[in-house]
Amino acid sequence: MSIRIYDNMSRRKKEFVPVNSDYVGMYICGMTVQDKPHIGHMYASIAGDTMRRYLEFRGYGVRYVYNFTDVDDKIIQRANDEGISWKDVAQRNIDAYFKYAQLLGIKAASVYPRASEHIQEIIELVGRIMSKGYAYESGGDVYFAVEKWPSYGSFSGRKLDELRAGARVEPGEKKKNPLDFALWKAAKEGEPYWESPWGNGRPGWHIECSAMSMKYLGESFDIHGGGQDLIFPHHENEMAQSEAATGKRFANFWVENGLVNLTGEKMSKSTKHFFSVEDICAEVDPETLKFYLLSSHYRSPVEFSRERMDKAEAALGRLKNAMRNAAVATGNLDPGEPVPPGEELSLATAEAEKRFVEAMDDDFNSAKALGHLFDLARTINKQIEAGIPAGTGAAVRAAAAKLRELGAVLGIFWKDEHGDEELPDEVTALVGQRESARRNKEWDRADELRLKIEKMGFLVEDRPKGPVVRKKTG
RNA sequence: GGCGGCAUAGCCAAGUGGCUAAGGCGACGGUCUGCAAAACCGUUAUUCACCGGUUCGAAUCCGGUUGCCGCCUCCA
Repeated sequence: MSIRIYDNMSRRKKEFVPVNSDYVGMYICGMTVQDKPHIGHMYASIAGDTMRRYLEFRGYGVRYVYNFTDVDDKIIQRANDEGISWKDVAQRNIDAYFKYAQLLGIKAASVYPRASEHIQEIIELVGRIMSKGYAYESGGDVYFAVEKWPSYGSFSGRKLDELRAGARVEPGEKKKNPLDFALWKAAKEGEPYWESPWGNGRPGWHIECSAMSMKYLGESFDIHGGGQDLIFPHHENEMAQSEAATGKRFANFWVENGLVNLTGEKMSKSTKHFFSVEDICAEVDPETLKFYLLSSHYRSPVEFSRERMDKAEAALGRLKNAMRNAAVATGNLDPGEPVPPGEELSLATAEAEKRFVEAMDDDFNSAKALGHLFDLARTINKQIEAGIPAGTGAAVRAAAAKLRELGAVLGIFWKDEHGDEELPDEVTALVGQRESARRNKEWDRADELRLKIEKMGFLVEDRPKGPVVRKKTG
């Protein structure tokens, strides 16, 4: 059984065979840190993180690179507007990214390279492209000569003459062809710059990704991701300049994810039509947001709305309840009890895992994989409902552990809920009072106490074997 | 205008040639419960935007129509 991944270059699913036998190289185009991260940025990170986790689950060692583009017109603009340095603008937004990446349970990347810290690599790469005749210097700028690269446009499905028709020509351009793009830009007054063979200047937009991915992953690597809005021009240019420099296939799989929409339209920084993750995480449990994003395929566009978050929360709650139910039901069983071979629930668990793997092997179909986790949850609940016949307790526990494990592969359940959230003493006391009230059939008092506990943020469920208290979410 | 994608139940969402069209949310009925909650059982798409075509057979392939979205300019 092999993993198949859709490659946007060849526009079909291909069997995944790593380029390098030592590791799988993944590069996700990260943020240009001109502003706070929005859900779209985090979605790309989540999509990449899910692929990475799954590949690791399947036994691959993954070298995972997520970059920050911290040298850019808009960052400089922002810094000038605020009267602070571009570095401070960048750092502030990078810090915010890390904060929310952690909140969303995204695993740390192997490396987080920044453009500004790879100027030497960039200069060398630009020189290499020039020496092969694919780029030229013009008044301190260096441009990639699009016409010299025959396959230019094939990735994004564009033809040169069609592009030219709509090309914008700005005054003062030093390009030979309006479609040529800058690898290196001469410094303007008041901008940060670095010394280079072409005078003082700074990198163009796309070149940093080529330089940094090659440095950390080699000239050919496995998986390159990012949002679909990067297909043109960013990835088209990145691929052209990289392959022009090395003469080798750059990335083996291009896995651009669908975009996050808001009220039917794409979120965009330029139109201010977006939600920052900061705003969302203030209202929505990050795990719910993540579950929601995982419940559709990564290549499909997703719609963000508060209503959808509420539904996602209910759905996620079902999986969590199954694990909680299992923990409560098997809490006083001997932990060392073996699972008898051929026991029914064990077989169902193995079947669920098998299907989960099949779904994820097929281009990381997390939506389908989640469906199998719901099936497993139902099976667990059924067994508990049946009273856990002799010899099945260990199987129930193992099934719940498997549910948690597979969820964690998708990137949910990263917070360990085993110990069932420690309850404040006050809550424990109130639950005790309520139990005695119930024993005395003082229902009004019991309901009053339940309401009081709820106001403290906890829900009480009266189960046959006693009350179960859990934290309210949302 | 050019290129690309999508259209599956009240809502979300899998499924890309052939077993009963996954799963979730919601709704309704039942079991359990002091009432709830959780959970379980049952019901909820004779049909996959529309019209043609290919095929023994299509939600799945082909052509057309309509609608929505993205890219073509900085964007995850």
